[in-house]
Amino acid sequence: MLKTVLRFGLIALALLILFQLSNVSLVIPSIPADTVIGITAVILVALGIYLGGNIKKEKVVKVEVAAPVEIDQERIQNLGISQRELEVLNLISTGLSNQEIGEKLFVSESTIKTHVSNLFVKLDVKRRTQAVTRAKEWRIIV
Amino acid sequence: MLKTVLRFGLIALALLILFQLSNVSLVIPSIPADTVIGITAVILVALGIYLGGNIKKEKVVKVEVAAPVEIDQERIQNLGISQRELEVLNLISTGLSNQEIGEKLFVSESTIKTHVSNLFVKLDVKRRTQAVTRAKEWRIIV
DNA sequence: CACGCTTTGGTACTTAAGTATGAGTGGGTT
DNA sequence: AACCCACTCATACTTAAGTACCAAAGCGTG
Repeated sequence: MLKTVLRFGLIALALLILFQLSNVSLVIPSIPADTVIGITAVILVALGIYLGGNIKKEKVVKVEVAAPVEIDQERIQNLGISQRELEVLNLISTGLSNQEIGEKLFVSESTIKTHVSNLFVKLDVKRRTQAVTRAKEWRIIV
Repeated sequence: MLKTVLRFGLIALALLILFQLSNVSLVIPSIPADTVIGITAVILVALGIYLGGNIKKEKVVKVEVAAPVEIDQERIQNLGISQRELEVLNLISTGLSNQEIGEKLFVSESTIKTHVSNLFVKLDVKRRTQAVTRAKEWRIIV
C-alpha cells in the first residue's frame, strides 16, 4: 500500500520534472528541445523499468517464502510427542531399522520399539511408512 | 539475445514516436504541447514497466523451474525399473502395506512382494522405508 | 520362432516390525 | 514425600515384511 503511493508519487514527480525540462529549451536556447525530450524519454523508460522491477520482485519473494517447509511445533506439543520420540521419528524417515536407530541413540532395540509404538498411537497409524507420510503431512518432520 | 535486440528496437521506436509527436503541436496548434509531452511520458513509463516486467519474468521462471522436483526418467531407465514397479514404489511411499497395494492394483500380495523384492535390488536397499528415501534422493518418485 | 523382459502367482522360510504388558530409574512438580 | 512423566528395558507373542526359488502367460524384437 505505502509502496504503491510512493510509486505514484515518483511518477507525478517525473511528470513535473518533464514539464519543467520542457521549458529549459525556452530558457536556455543553446540546448536543443530534441535533446531535452530524448533525455527525458530515457529517464522515464528507466523509471518504468525500475517500477516494474519492484512490482515483479514482490512476486518472486512470495514464491520463495512459500517454499520452505517449517516444523509445526504447536502440533507436536498438542500430540504429546516427546523429544526422544521425535528423534526416533526422524531416524525412521531416513530409512533406518529399529536396531540401527537403537545403535545410533545408544539404547536397546526394545526401547526403540516402545517409542515407535507410542508414536503410532499419537500419529494414529499402523506402519512406519505411514508414520513418515503422516508426519510430513502434519509438518512434524521435514 | 534476440529479445534484447527487440527491446532496444522498441526503445528506438518509442523515441522516434516521441520526436514525431513533438511536432504535432507545431502542425496542429489546437493540441497543447504539454498534453503531447504528458501522454508521451505516460506511454514511455508504461513501456519501461512492460520491458522491466519481461526482464524480471525470466528470473521468476528460473526460480520456479528450479523448485519443483522433476522425475528423472533417465535414471529410471538406467536402473531398469519397470512401470509396474514404479507404481508399487509410489504406493509404498504413501505408507500402504503390501496387501493394501495388492488390493489397489487388483493383484495378489504375492505379486507385490515380488515387485518389492526386485525394487530393493535395483535401489540397493534392504527395507521399504529406505527404498522411499533412496527413491526420493534419486528423483524416482516425488 | 526363439529370446528376453514384464507381470503375475505360489510355497516355504527367515527376519523385522509391531503389540501387550510389566517394571525400574530419574527429573520435576505439587 | 508423593506423584507424574519421559525414558529405559525385557519377555512373549502376532503379524507384516522380506528372501529364495520356481513357474507360467503375454508381448515385442531380432
